[in-house]
Amino acid sequence: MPTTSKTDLATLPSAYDHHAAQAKWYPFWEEKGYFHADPAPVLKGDKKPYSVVIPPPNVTGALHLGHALNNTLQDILCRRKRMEGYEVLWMPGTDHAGIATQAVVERRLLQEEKLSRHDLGREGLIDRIWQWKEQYEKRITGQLKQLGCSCDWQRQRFTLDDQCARAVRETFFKLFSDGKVYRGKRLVNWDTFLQTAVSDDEVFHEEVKGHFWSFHYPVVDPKAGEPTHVTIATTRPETMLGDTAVAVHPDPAGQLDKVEAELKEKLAAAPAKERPPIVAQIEALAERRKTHLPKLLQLRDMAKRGVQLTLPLAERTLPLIADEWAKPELGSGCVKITPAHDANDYEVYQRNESIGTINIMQPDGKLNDSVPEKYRGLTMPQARKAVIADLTEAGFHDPESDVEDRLIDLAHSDRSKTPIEPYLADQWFVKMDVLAQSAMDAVTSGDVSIVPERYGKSYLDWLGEKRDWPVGRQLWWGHRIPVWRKDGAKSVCLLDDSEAQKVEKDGFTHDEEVLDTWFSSALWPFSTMGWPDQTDLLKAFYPTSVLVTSRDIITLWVARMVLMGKYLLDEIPFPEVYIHPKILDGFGETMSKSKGNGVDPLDVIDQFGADALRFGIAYLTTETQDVRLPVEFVCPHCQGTINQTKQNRVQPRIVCSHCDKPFSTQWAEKDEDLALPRGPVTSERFELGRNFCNKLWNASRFALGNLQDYKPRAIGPDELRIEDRWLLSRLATVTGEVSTSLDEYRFADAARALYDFAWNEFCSFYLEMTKARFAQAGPDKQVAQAVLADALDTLLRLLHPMAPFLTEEVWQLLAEVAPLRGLTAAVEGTESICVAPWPVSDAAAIDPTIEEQFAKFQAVLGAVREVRQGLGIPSKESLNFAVDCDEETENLIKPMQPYFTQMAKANAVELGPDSALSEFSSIKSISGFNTPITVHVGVKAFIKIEAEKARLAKEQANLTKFTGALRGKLGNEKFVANAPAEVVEGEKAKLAEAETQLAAVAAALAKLG
RNA sequence: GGGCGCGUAGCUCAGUUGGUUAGAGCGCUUGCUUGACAUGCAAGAGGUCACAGAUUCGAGUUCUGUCGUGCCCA
Repeated sequence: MPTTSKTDLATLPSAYDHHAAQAKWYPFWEEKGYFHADPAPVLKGDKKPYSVVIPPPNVTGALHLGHALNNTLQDILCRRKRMEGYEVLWMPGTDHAGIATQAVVERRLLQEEKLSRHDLGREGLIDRIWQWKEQYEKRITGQLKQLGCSCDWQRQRFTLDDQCARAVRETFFKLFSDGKVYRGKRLVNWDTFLQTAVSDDEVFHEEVKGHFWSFHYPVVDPKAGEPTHVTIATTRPETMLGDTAVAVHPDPAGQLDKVEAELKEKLAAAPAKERPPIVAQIEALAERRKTHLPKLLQLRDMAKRGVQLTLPLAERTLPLIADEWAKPELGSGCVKITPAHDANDYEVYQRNESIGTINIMQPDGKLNDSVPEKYRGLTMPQARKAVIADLTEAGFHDPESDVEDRLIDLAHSDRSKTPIEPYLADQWFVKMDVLAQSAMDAVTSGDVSIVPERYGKSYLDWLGEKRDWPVGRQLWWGHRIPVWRKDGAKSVCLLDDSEAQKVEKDGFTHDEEVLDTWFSSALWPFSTMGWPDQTDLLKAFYPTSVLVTSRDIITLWVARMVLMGKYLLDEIPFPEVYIHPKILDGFGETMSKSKGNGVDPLDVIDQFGADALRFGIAYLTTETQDVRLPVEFVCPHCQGTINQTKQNRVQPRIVCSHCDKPFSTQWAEKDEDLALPRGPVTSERFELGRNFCNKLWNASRFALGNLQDYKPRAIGPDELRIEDRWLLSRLATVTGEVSTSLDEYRFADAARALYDFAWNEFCSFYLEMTKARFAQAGPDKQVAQAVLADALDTLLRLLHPMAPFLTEEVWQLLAEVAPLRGLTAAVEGTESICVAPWPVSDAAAIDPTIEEQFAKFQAVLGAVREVRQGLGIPSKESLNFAVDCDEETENLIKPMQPYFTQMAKANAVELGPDSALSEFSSIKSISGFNTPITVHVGVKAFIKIEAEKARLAKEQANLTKFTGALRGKLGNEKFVANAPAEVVEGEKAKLAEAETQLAAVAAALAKLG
């Protein structure tokens, strides 16, 4: 709370106390209601709206640094816009994440209580998942608050709450009524352990050792001269029981020509050393024409004629068909087709529907009644053994010659870690043709722009396929599909449960399935605002202003929000999508809880502070690169750090390599491990942010101390000294840079501009220089105080979005010593920096001449310091120096004399053309101003002849090389003729400057002998 | 296989439309108990800008190819 009594500045700690600031200011902001958005002023036209919906974190687990980055960036945007006077709505909430959450809870249930979901039943399991959700939602909310996020917590939503459920139901009803929902067959990724379909992004691929078996199917009634059997090969022999065709290419000769032409093209382009293998391939292809082509042509003709093959073991026949999926250049050239259990084969079926599909699997992964009795009830591995044995015995397979080893890329379920079975199932689909097109149009027309632009391509490519969206999931956790079905009757979709009882009396049953999580997420930008009701919130804040997210859900989420917004509200959900980088660990892997490399933002916040984390994140958020963050454990005993490795990141306990004491990690489960203190995981990258915050804290302490007797008064322009004007000029420039950078989502540029300004200009120069002015009361001190108060005020406001707690803490302290500030008119600071006006760059203050002149002063100061350090002259020894320079430079430097004394303990005893010292001096030339400046530093007894000679010789060598290069350039007629005149003139000036310096160095060397 | 990135100092990264002798933080070396700050101050060492070509008076920056690496899609 803002204190009513004045703080004793002497008691302020010498290091920024982030714990205290965070504990104090977040509750204050919430109590004041700064984060609560009010639609009224927007609807009245008094304020412009700015709204953002949070990408809802899923309630499966706690947030990691990736989320911290996502939310920090949103908060920076929101806080900045709030300061600019917009009515800001940042809508928070969480996602129910269907399968992920159900899987986590089920796994836990099995581990801890040895219960399956069937033991609890649908209602029981859902109850348990709600409990889990409550726990994690609370944790996530807490994390976001610790991070300082300025969300409108009074409006927090959950994708499965009543309001979102209503939007989901309304949407499904509309889709159903419009005929955009249908039920169809589709090959899904079946998890036989969880007995549900999983989406493509819940599948991971892993290579496993397997085999490639060949066997043959007899031809039914071959004509004379025709093959009597067809050879096919497969990695999954057991699926032959579900075969419905064998395919041969419709134009094997043409296909071979095509492949050969491609190989030749590749050969022509290949470097010599890569040619032999390509030549070998071409030769093999030629050989294949002789050995295989005649037979393939025969088979192709037989396929056209409608020849049947006998399917061994299954006592049925299947057709030989012509289809391009068969590759004449590979294997036998023929391929078996199992549409119900292979994605490619299913596509063949779609082109040749007459072959039909046969599903041979039950939901539990065992063979069903479509296969001969002896195989029924076998698991896939069991069936594989039996099929091979039986084929061998029947003479269709020779285990000696017809099998080879092969690595197989096998899909696994991310949820159960068991192999996926492709499985043909009835599914609910949403027709995507029109909807996808509308979402594509939104981006191609520019109504929605994606930043950086390149991500627009993956968005358009994906939507361009217009694949229908399978929306059903065989789960219990989610929005239940509002459809009631009855055999032989038309299904009904009900908007209201009151009608359900009626239809159920008529024998209709409620569909068991729930909707894909992304179905509810797609409605998020407006379901959270009360749609389908036309609420004030929706009227004021929809469409939102920007969506901030990471690239992996552009297709799953962003595209679907766009098409749903257009479909339901006839308006895009946001005009801009900003795609930010991802956080990777030191090995370049994305962070995840399951991998063990996830970092809890609270660990970082505890150690370095929320401001440090946020500033560090902004500093790292560049446009093109992901953020690589080497991660380390911090020993709770000795605070030593231990680098995280792929080995130790999954261990429940680690022994500290510094103090040999053990500590526990997030994997600790056994009591003996849990009893140990936990070692947090952080990254030393955030030291940058912490150090910066501390620097700013101390600069503020210094400023506050020197403002104790500050009295606001208007400062005339002629009262400003050169360093005042310089600082105000730089501040105006930086203000402009920060605003522009944030407008363009260049967070790193904004952070770097502020870091450099605050540290290297405000602290290192302005504060150092004003020390002398504060030492003596008078008008000069008053001017310095006014400039200091104004500059600090502006700097705090610029930094507030990135470092909210620190800036608020200082803002409140500044209000105590300088409640009124401003150079021309005294303005009272706002009660919180959250609602202080965002700085506007004062173009009139920008003075490039002052900035360049000041740079000369800095360069001379640097030269003196360099000589002192180079010769090891103790800092308490006072030095004299002279500056040989033109009159303009002389006039500039003259008034800075006190600052040389103060900042380098050196006296400028002579300035201007041909200045030098009578005492023995070391020289240092300064380049870059297109006028020679040479500094002569009197070095008294400290000269080390040999070291000085070496230093000068090195400088001479550099200058000789440089002048040589410049002469060469200027001697090049083409350069002089083609380069712009100002470039040529610049090079000439540089040469003149360097030659003067070279002469000075040579003279100094000669003097040393 | 297709698409999109990335490869710059020991590490993590900046480097606008081609035009100073390529920068920062960390780490390293040297010196500082200097009245805001050792989470600091001053200075220093450290780079064939992955490689090979091309365009240009001029390339870290543009183009082509190669290698390495990562992500997405199939």
